[in-house]
Parts: sequence; C-alpha cells; structure tokens
Amino acid sequence: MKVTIKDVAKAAGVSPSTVSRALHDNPRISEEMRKQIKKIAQEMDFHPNQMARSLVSRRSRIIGVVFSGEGGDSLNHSFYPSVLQGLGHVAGARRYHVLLGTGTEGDSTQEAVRQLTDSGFAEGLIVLTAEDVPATDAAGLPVVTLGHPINAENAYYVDNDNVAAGKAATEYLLKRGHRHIALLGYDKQFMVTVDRRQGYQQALEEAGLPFNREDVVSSRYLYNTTDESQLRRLFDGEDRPTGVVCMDDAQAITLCHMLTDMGLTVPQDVSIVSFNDTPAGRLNNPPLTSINVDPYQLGQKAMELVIKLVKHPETPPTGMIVPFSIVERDSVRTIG
Amino acid sequence: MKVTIKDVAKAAGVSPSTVSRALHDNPRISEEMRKQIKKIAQEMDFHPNQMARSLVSRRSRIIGVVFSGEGGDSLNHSFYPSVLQGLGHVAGARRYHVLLGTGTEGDSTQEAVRQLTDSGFAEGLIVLTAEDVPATDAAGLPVVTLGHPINAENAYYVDNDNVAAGKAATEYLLKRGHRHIALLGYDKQFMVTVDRRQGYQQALEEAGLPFNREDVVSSRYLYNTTDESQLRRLFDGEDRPTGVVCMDDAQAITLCHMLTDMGLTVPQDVSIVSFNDTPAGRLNNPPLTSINVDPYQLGQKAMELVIKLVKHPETPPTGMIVPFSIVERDSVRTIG
DNA sequence: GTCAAAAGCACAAACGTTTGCACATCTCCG
DNA sequence: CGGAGATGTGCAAACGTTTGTGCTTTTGAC
Repeated sequence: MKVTIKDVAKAAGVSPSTVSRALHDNPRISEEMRKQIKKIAQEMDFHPNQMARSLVSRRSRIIGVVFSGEGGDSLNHSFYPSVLQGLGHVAGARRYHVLLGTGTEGDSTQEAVRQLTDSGFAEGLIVLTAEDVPATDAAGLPVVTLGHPINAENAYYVDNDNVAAGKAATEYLLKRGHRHIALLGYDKQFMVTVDRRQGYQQALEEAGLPFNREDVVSSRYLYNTTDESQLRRLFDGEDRPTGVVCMDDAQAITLCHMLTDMGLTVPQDVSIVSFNDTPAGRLNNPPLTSINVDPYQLGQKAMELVIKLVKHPETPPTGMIVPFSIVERDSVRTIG
Repeated sequence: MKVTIKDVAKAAGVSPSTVSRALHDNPRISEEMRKQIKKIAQEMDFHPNQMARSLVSRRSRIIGVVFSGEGGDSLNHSFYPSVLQGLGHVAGARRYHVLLGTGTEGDSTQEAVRQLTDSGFAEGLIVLTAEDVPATDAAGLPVVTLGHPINAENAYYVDNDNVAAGKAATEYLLKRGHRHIALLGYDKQFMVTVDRRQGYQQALEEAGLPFNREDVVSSRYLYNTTDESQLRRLFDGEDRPTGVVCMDDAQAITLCHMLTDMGLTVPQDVSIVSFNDTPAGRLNNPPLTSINVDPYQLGQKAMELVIKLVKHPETPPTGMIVPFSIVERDSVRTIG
C-alpha cells in the first residue's frame, strides 16, 4: 500500500493538514516543525497522490498534445521528434506532464482532440497540425496551435514567419546571381507552403523579376510525390531555372536525383535551397543548404505559452514567432 | 462550471449512485431508467471527472512512456515516431492514454522514469531505451522495456531477434556470392549492435568463412561518427570487402559517400545492407537495401503488453519478439 | 499581572466519483 | 393473505488531498 499523508501525520504526531501545509511551505507552520515533517516524509518515501491533489485543486499539471493524424510519412518527419523534445523539456523543467493525443489509427485531429479533452486530465492543449486547424476551443481548455491557424487574430499560436522564410530562401539565391528561380512543393492545403510561396513571389517582385506560374510546381507537402513529368519539362529547355527553393529536404533530394538523371548536377547547373534541415538533407550529396525552422524552439515556445495560459486564462490572443535560420551547405553556387 | 454527476442526478430525479450505475450498465438498474439517464447525461454533456474516478478506482488508464534521454540525433531517428504511433494507436483503441516521460534537458532515463512514477498518474510504464536498461521496477509499476534488457529472464520486453537479424543481413550478402563482408557501426554499449554482431559472426562461421576483427568497425550507434581513417584503410587494399552490413542507414549513406570519394561505387564495387529502413535510406542513391525492424509493431506490442500487465500483474515475465523484414532495394549486387 | 495579538496547530468540509449495504416496493407461491 | 425472493433505488462511506475556520498556547506591551 502506498504511504499517504495520514501515515506521515501519524508518524510525525500531527494532523494531516499540518503535514500538507508543512510540505507546501505554508508560513503558518513553524520552521522546525516544517523541517521535521519534511524529513519524515522523505524517510517514508511519501509522494502525494496526484489524483487526490488534482481533484481538489482542479489542476493536473498535464498538457495534452495532439499531432495531426494522417500518420503516413508526415509523422516520420524529423520535425516532430524535435518539437516533442522541445515541448518535453520545458514541461519537465516546470514540473508539467505531457499527455499524448492518440486516437485509433486513421482518426482525425478532431477525434484526437476530443479524446483528450473528454479524458479530463489535461488543463491545456497544444495541437500540432500542418493542415487547417479547426477553431477548437474544446471544452474551455486553452489551446495553442503550433503552426499558422486560419483565424490568427483570436488564437494562440506559435509559428515561424513563413512568408519571411520563403522570401529569405529566394533572396538567398537572388543575392547569388540567380535570375530564374523555381519553387517546388507548393500545396495549397498547407498554410506553410502558401505563405512561403507568397514570400517567394515578394522576393521576385522586389527584385524586379517576373513571377511565372509555371515555375511553381505543386506536390503534397511532406509527401514525396511530385509530378515528375512537369518537373522534367521545367528543366528541359535552355531557359531552365538555375535555382530552386524546395518546401522540404526530401523533395530536394529526389530533385537532385532527377537532375543528375537528366545530366545536370547540383550545384553546378542548378542550385537548391530547401526547408526543414533534415538528417537526410545533411547526408545528401551535396549536403543541402536548408532553412532550419527550429522545431525544438517551436516546441518550447508552445509549451511556455500554454502554461502561461493555464495560469492566466485572460491572456489576450497571442502569436509567437520563432526565428528561422538558414544553414549554408553545398547545394548553392554563386553565379557570374 | 463543469456538470457533475449530481447535476445529472438532480435532473433525472434520482440519486448520484443510480446515475453512476446506470452509466456503467450495472444490471441492478432497470432498462428504462438506464436509457433515460444516459439520454439526460448526453444532453447535459456530462463527462465524468477522471480525477475523482481514478481516485476511488485506483485506475487511471494512463501509461507512461519514457524515451532514452540523450536527445542528440538519436531521438531524431525515424524509429521513434513510428514507435510512438504504434503505441498511440493501440492505446487509443483501448481507451488508454499516453503520458510522456519528459525530464529537463539532459536528464537521464532514470530521472525521467522517476518523474513519471512520482507523478502517480501512470499505472504502467514503457521504457524505450537503446542503452542498458536499469532494472527499473519503479514504485511497483509494471514496466516493459522496448529493446533487449540485460536481465531478459525476469523482465517484460518486446524486441526483435537481433542476432537473427544480424545473421539474416549477413546471409543475404553471402547468398549473393559475397565472401568478404564487413560490419559497420558496432557499439558495445548498445545491446542491439552486440546482438547483431553475434549474428554476423554466426553467419560467417556457418558459411565456413573466417571472422576477422578488423572487419568490424565501431562507432556510436545512431550517431554518425565513424573513424573514417579506419574505414578508408579497410577499403584500401585489393582484398577489400565486397559487402558491408551497417547498423543504421545513416552510416550506410556516409559510407556510400566515402566510397564514391575513393572511386568505388555502390553496388558495383561494394554492396550494402543496412538497418532501420529510414527515409534517408530510401532517398539515397542508390536506395538502400535495409532491414526494417518494424518499429510500429514494436510500439503496438509494447503497449499491448503493458495493458495486459496492469490488468493481470501476475503475468509471468514475457519477452515478445517482433519479426523484422528485409526490404530489398538497389544497394546490393550479386557476385559471379 | 492582565489582556490583546500573534503563532501554531487540529477539525472538518469539500473535490466528484464508486460501491457495499440497507431499504422499499413488487411479484409470486403456498 | 403472509412472507420470501426479486428487483430497483437511496444512503453513506471511502479514495487522499487542500484549506477555511476555530481553538489553544505563547509572546509582548502596558
């Protein structure tokens, strides 16, 4: 049987309430009593029952985290573990716990959220969805979304400045003399990619360059499924792009293969800057110049934000932007 | 304010206990009463408070999961997300929840386990550690380790048959005519790699081939840190290996690069079969023939096992073996 | 030496459930 | 028609904490 607060009280010859207060450093307990009780509790290896504690205090110190379902490749992306680590570390440091939103195979994000809120354990939610996020104010719990929500004005979220990132990637190539730059991996279902695309276009326009529809090729985000024929056509003519910005390293890598297949080499013939700075990208030949969106910090900030929210529910809607960085490797060549 | 069982009781004109029983399909409640109560509960959007419920029932339906600390690259490995998915899906299906063992940055596995057990929420633990697992019977909770524990006889675990896997990888090359096979990525700190090494040796011996110490090169498991000079020496002479089995795709990929750097190509000059079937391996040129250890199923089985344990604590120590499969791609060539 | 204030602690209620037991009603048999 | 068994429901205790209130003792000022 687990040792309860009553056992400690009996051992110390005081009442349970005194023990409780002593352990919480309540000033109404004398210094010496406090020390002694703590010592006894220690010796008895007493750990307060969280269920009981949470029942009365109405605080569980548990944050629910739900990942966008789908499974597939997307969850395998190195992005998620990093986020999880970030989340976990700050949770741990603040003595919070992380409850994973599971849901059976193939469940929707919605479903996972419901499971989590119904469970009644979590006092705050982080939903990490690459897709459109429904305005989920589930059961009155504070929700922060990781990624750009549709109704950004009255939501809590943490994200990169994706249009700035798209712009930066493009400008990186522009600065190095590239005049014809393609965009690979646009997926209108994913805010990230539409934002980046916008940044791409901005950079082009500010440089006085034309924006061509044919230069942006679509594919499912994080799924490595590009229409290769379209891609080949793009790189076929003499006026082919000399630079490409890719939405994800994986696409960049397959692009590399296709290019060598076509007799073109990276970065001599075409330069690539991509996103997400994955292990695969680092291992590629050549190693990819890629934009690191700092998933670890995204996780950290998200957790910090929910925790703030559960403590101060009145906090006005907040959007936190975490900076990206471009890590330079060998997939870009300076022209001219 | 949340709606409690008392509210429902009042609305239904019965006592809380009746409501409780009705919702639990207790046969002592009449059919019609049960239906009516359920209807009312539904309408009032009543969800029982899990804290209260757990307090009395002493069951939380929460399973703690702790990943081996370290962080670094290891957690970024695609292995973990898959495991998590497997875990999560069966947990969800059985209406269990997953509580992540966090621990602040750089904490040990030990520490994470402690945080989890002290929290008092979990009624079972899954510890996923690639390293030596301390015999953690923490606080009387059932613990299943994912991976090969040292004291396998009286532990609950799920794992691959790693020596069989190492053997299979080696035999795959032997069958294709390779007579000189190296082993890359041995790390004596990790049971997985020592088991696989043993399988490698067995395969060699059964084929009547000599086992050479110089043919196995060490490096930190899952960290891409091999002593390149040793590797170069190995592939320098005329009697260089024609086949290599690698402990992880990442190592295989860097090996590829080194080989091309040395003027050798894969698979023409040297064949590679590696482990873990990662995205990066799939994207490599050539795509790697790799052994898939089925992390998803590992996760599933582990969760099934703990759940079984929390229900039947008397279950005798069990080791579950999940089958691996070798997925054939283009990094192996048949000789002769 | 008296009294008020401060200090130190115990009592008991409350949090929202579950569950053993007792109670009331109804049915049916002798 | 009396009582035994079913059948359905309510009472109250229990789970292990926290916390408002009240009681006792000590302290210090006059």
